[in-house]
Amino acid sequence: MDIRERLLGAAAQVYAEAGYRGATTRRIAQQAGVSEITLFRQFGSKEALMLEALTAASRTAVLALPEEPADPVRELTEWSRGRFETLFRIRSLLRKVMSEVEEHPEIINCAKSYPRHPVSFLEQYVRRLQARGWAADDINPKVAAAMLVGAIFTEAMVRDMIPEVYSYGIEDALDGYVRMFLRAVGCEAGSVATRQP
Amino acid sequence: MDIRERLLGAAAQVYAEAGYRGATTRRIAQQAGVSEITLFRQFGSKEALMLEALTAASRTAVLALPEEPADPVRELTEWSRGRFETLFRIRSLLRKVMSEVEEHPEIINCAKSYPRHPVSFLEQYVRRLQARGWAADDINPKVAAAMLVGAIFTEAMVRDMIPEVYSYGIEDALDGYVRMFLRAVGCEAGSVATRQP
DNA sequence: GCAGTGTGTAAGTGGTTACTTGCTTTGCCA
DNA sequence: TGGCAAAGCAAGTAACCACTTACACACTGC
Repeated sequence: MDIRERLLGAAAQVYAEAGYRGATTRRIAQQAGVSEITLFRQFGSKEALMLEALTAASRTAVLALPEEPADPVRELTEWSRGRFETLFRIRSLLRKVMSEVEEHPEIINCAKSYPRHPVSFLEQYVRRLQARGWAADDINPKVAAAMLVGAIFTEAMVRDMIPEVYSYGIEDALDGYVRMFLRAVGCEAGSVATRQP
Repeated sequence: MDIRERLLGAAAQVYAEAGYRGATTRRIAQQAGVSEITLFRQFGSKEALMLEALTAASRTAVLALPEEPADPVRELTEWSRGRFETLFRIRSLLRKVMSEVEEHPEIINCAKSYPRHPVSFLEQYVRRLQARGWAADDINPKVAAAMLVGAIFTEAMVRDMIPEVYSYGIEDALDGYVRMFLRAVGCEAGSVATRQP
């Protein structure tokens, strides 16, 4: 593999483990299997390396929701699982970024590389449900979307830190969240085509 | 004020701003207005100081929910607001703790000083709603509680970091979350005493 | 007055950090 | 086979880290 890419991957991994201050150039070079001097010759400084590494690491595609809702339970369950898995996979890196944004505001621009936030995908989906009468009109789509996405986000961030609170499995959680979400927006099972009994 | 307490407060504040590695003994002593030597004479080491400071800083009381539900909308709205305000006030410190638990697992014991987790308070409340027929029985109280608390947690952690996503006000958000939560668990306005129209 | 306690300043310990300089080795392509 | 860019090694820079030693000063109770 290319040495530049090895360094970028190593930088993202070490950063996820130890944060900016803990991600020493020595440790990154060791992780990449190259000498520390090569790191500086390639990127000039630790800051330049980290910015490029974080930009690359946070370039994750957001799963889309269907333009034409057909089976909300299935569609939302799959989307929620994808959302959780994405967040859970990069949870260490995300936790570090969140804790260091105040000190290094520039790193949020790396993490914000995606053009649209997941919440807005779900918000549009709720609007489409409302448009065809599958969801109540007195529901604020922004707030509804933020509630489901927020619950999933917390699962991904906190689940492995205080397991005694999250005694149920993640599948049960996602299933429960989606069903509660649909009830909350007024999309009852039976009122639309669904696999629910 | 006592010098020990000044140092504990300064340590918690600097830690919230800069994390463990960034909270240098020099910076803590400067913040407390004492000399660095006094810090070491009082606490022996940086680690001992930080552990004591974090234990003290995370000793926050959890608002209780009433034993006898009477007005779920009002009770849950007040509880949610209290939960949000508590989390929002210590959000910087919480973000640092979350990002450093993997490296310093002992600090989670400080943060876990409260005997019961907020989720379990809400879980018991849902059980009481179910017991008196105000909530559906096919709802898992644990999952339902985790959804509302998770949504509030995300608001407190992320709201000030990506404001363009959270365009609505926090009061609208909490109000929407509570109303959606009650609809999801099957506690409709009108079925119980409530101020909802 | 005086011992004891707690604080301050000055200076310095060894270790680690990001980053540099000078020189040698490796590998690839013509 | 020769040239050359890219890697490595050894050594060192100044700054910063947690932490220590030595000593002076202020306050307290007796």
